[in-house]
Amino acid sequence: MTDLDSRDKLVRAASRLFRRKGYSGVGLAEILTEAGLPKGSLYYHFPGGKQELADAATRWAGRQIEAVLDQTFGAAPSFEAGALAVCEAMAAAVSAGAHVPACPVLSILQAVPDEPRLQRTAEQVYGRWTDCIAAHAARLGRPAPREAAFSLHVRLQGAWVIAFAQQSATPFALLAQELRRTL
Amino acid sequence: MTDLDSRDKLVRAASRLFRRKGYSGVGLAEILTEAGLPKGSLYYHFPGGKQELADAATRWAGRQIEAVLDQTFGAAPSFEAGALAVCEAMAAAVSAGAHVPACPVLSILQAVPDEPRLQRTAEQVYGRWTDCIAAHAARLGRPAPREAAFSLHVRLQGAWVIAFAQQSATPFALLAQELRRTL
DNA sequence: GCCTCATTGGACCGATTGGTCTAGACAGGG
DNA sequence: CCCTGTCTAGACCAATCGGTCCAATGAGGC
Repeated sequence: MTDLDSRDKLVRAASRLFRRKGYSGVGLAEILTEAGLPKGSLYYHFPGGKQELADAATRWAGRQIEAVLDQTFGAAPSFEAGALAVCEAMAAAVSAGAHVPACPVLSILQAVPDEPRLQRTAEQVYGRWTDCIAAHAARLGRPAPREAAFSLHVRLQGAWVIAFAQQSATPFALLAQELRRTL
Repeated sequence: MTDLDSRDKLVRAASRLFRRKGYSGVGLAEILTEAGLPKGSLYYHFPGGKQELADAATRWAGRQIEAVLDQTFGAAPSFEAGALAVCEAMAAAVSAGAHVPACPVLSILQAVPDEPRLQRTAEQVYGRWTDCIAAHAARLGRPAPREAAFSLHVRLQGAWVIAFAQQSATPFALLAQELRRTL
């Protein structure tokens, strides 16, 4: 119980902080303060230290995003409508907290030169997202589903970067507007 | 002479490293080793320390990208052709060095919570890029030039993030392919 | 009551961080 | 030849970094 609780607290705190300040911008002390736990707990649950925690946090956040993609597309009558709904869902998701968080993968990307194991994590999370979109594109009868999935992923990533820079959800809203126009 | 030389060396070394490992992923020692200069030189040319150096490096790299945008669009017969050529130019630019570098703005984005002055830098560099694209869009008679500029900027950013993650220029090539298809 | 084992609390470590400071190298003008 | 101002060289600093270690805690089975 307290096991899952503590581990979960650590993962959530780490995810929140990494997505705001990046892997190397956050110290263990800050994560532990945010989680309200001592250092011993961290190295009990994550013997691999900061790197293992970052891996877990990225995958956890990645699964959340994937769920948004899956559920939103699952309720869509067509690929185009799904893509539009995803933009709106992302705008909402990103506006939920006090700050607009960056893409979880982005947060660890620049740590790869120092922590090579995170490379696989990044690739796998991105892979699951495009696979998820591509599967729905195929299901909805969209021609060239993988190309369509790549195209949407690229636009979402671009809008996310700019939204993070501006600390505003409007890039997602503008992207939605654009998709609505090309519908 | 040696003034401009040293300052320039620092800016280039800092830009290269920041774009690979992010602002907080690079220590001053590493930058100084890469530049072949002692700490005294850094604080002579940049009394503001790491933050001022990062600001200068980001603006310097931002100007280089802007030049690519401006020249590529300047030689294009239409906005669509220009957008396509920019993708190819970015693919080439990103493949030039030993590693695929991240967008210079991206490198400082996650340092903003700790170094608030960098927020303006990020906004201004992004602003100049979209302004540059929008100006060419208007010149080439493209309707809704600002919307077109935003759309292209989003796609370039998205492709850049994925290219950085994969350490490969193919995302830019795929984006070019997509633009060629919608031409 | 006691034993066991998962978990916590936090002192402690060497290395590295960004930043300060000063001594001197060196060129150009007088 | 010396003076002046620019620039370099690097010792030094407190603070923080990620990581290690072990004693204390406390719930559950016996």
